[in-house]
Amino acid sequence: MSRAVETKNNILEHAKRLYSQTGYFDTQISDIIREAKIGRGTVYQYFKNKEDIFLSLLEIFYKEWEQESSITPSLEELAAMTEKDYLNHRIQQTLAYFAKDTDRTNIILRISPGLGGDFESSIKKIEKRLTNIITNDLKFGIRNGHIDKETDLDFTANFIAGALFRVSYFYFARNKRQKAARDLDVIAKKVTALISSGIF
Amino acid sequence: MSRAVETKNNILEHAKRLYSQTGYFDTQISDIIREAKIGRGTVYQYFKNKEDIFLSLLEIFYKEWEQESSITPSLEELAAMTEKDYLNHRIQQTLAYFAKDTDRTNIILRISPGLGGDFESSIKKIEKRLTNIITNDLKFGIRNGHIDKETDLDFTANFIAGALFRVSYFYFARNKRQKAARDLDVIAKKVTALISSGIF
Amino acid sequence: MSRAVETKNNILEHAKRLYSQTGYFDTQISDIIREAKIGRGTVYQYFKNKEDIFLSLLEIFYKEWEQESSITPSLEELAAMTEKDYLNHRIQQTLAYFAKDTDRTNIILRISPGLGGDFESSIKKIEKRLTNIITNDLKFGIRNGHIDKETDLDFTANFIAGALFRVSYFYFARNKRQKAARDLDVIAKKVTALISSGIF
Amino acid sequence: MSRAVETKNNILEHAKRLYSQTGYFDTQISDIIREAKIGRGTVYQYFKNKEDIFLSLLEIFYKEWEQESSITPSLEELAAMTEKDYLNHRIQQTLAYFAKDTDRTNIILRISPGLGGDFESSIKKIEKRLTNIITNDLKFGIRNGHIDKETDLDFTANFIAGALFRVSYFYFARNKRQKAARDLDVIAKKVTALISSGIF
DNA sequence: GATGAATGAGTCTTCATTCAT
DNA sequence: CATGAATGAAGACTCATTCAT
Repeated sequence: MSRAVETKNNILEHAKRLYSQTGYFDTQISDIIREAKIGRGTVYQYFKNKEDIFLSLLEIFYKEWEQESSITPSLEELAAMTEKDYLNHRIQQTLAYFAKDTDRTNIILRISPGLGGDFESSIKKIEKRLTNIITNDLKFGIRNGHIDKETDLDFTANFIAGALFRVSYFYFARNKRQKAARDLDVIAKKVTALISSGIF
Repeated sequence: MSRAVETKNNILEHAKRLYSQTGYFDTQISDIIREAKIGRGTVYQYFKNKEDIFLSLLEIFYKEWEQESSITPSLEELAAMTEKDYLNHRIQQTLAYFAKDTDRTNIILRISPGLGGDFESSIKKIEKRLTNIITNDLKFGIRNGHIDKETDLDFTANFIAGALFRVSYFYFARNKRQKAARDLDVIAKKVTALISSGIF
Repeated sequence: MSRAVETKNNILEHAKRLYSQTGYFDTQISDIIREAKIGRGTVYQYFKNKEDIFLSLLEIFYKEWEQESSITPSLEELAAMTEKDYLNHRIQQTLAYFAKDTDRTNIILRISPGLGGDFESSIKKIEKRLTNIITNDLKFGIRNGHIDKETDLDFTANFIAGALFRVSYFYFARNKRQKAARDLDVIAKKVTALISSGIF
Repeated sequence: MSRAVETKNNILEHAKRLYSQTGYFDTQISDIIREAKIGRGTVYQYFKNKEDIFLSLLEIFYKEWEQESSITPSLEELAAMTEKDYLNHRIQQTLAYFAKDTDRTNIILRISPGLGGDFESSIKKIEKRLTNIITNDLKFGIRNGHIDKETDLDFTANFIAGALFRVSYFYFARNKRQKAARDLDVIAKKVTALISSGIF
């Protein structure tokens, strides 16, 4: 890795942690350069401004999602799965993403949503990407006859996304449980169960 | 209403709208006094500082919740309700709160959560108040034998809260549907159904 | 004069002197507020930025020219004047403008011309205003038969303007002669003579 | 030409164009290295700092003047010339210098004069050189009895210089006429005529 | 000789807050 | 009570210069 790439990553890493810990507005460029142990001007060699650092992070988060969720079951595996297994797989995948990086999760689910301005579109892009998957899976379920035809897709997708996001945030970002990774299975099962059959 | 109270309310009203529209940090005192058509110094007659205005709003939102959700069914009515009716009633109450005031909803569900600092505790107070009710209702359901004893209360409460919050935000704050109030019934039923029996 | 107007004028006055003494780029906002004995923020209550202060000055200089050169001879007086007297009057008027305010002259003739950017158009507006007058007077002379019909107006106007500006700059801005006012007459006569009949 | 000299000239060339186009302060080292297609550090192998590049240019301009105006008429030729022919020759020489290099002219006549600081003395050196010639020629004319003994040398030199500079700037730098070179003769004649016999 | 990543002193600009009227 | 002119601490950003490779 070249020196330049190393420096850029170093900035992004520390910025991510700081944005997560103290929010976008309360994080100063001074904090970032102090933590990253670099000069003030160095930041501006790699990023247009403070906002650009944040948007770059969101962009990276988006790409990471594409990568980390790209391993889909083969058609064979798919055929062997029950509807509930499939649901469980999808949920586990999403939870895994949020469980993997505490700061990333905190930024996506807590820090960015209320920022407004130029961040709005970036965070909505991520949110849309995540809810789209749910919508598609619901459609799939409807085609297979496992889900009621009359289901309000938009509504249900948001319902599931909301539940999933809050659970992720509380288990992985807020409490920063070390054992989160281990729990993934258990949590995924609980979510699956609730979504499948409700509380009664 | 005295002149003083009028002025204070005037400030709060415009601050609420502005905070909702452009966020806490991007809303300037200058914006507030321009919109409220008052002098710069006047703000500081009623509020210690910019943060105090925001915290006052959150405090008000908290009290409004107490009031707007205070009408609980009598013991008699309760006895006549099915478990699902009760759930539906609760959900409708919550949705009604979020449906009533777009800006309030936006601030509670979108603007405040990521602010950090002194706002953290205030917004958590509101969030806790809302999830507590769900937890209590779940406990009630368990006692009555309608809900499985082994249910993870904390987890389930967060699951339901997340779903409820996101649905509220999307239907009442984001889309600002005029027909929201009319839809309340329908949406509440959908939420109830999903929570009760899941998607399958 | 209201407090606000007083403060604004105070800023402009000190800015004018500083821009004249050290140039636009070498004059810092810090210099201006130190000299004007005001707070840093005060500058920005009255001017958008550093550039705006400078452009405001140029705007004022332009208006001052309009005023200070507005006293034109009556038709009667005009009729009684020889062509050379008229020329002399015009030149004296221009010299008077440049003699009146050393810093203003320095800014118009020395500081602004090379600034480029947004200043370009402002300074050209002033220059154009000054050369236009010369051009018009030349036309007048041609109509009256005192000046050769074939005279290249554009060229001659620039020739005269250049001579006039440099003489003004050297006598009034550069040397900051106290006796400048007294000399006005003499200098005007010399200029008139040279323009009228040349050096031979 | 050695590699080193080539690189240095390359820098000076692009710097000249950029200084002329956007001024000294608005031209960044970054602009120069981008245009000259060299590395950032290379500049500092040849010049102490940004100021040094500019001063080097002025130094070069001064030397170029010495060279380009060095071809003086022989004593024989001089004897055969009328006073006016001599004047015309001198003016043509000056105009030729300014007509030859648009950017050079712009820097000498427009960019440098207002810079102040360390540039002041350099640009005055050039200006002085140019006005000195005029003064000397005037003295020569007085000695020969063609010019009035009482003529204010300083004043007249500045008058002529101002006229000459502005005309040069407008014909050669501002309008960037392609046909400038061809016009040289005509313009020189016009200047000579005006200086000799005035407008009436 | 050439390079370009790193630097930080220097400036502008913002904006919440104060206070005399 | 209301005002708005004045304030200055705080922070973002620039850009000439350095230096290890």
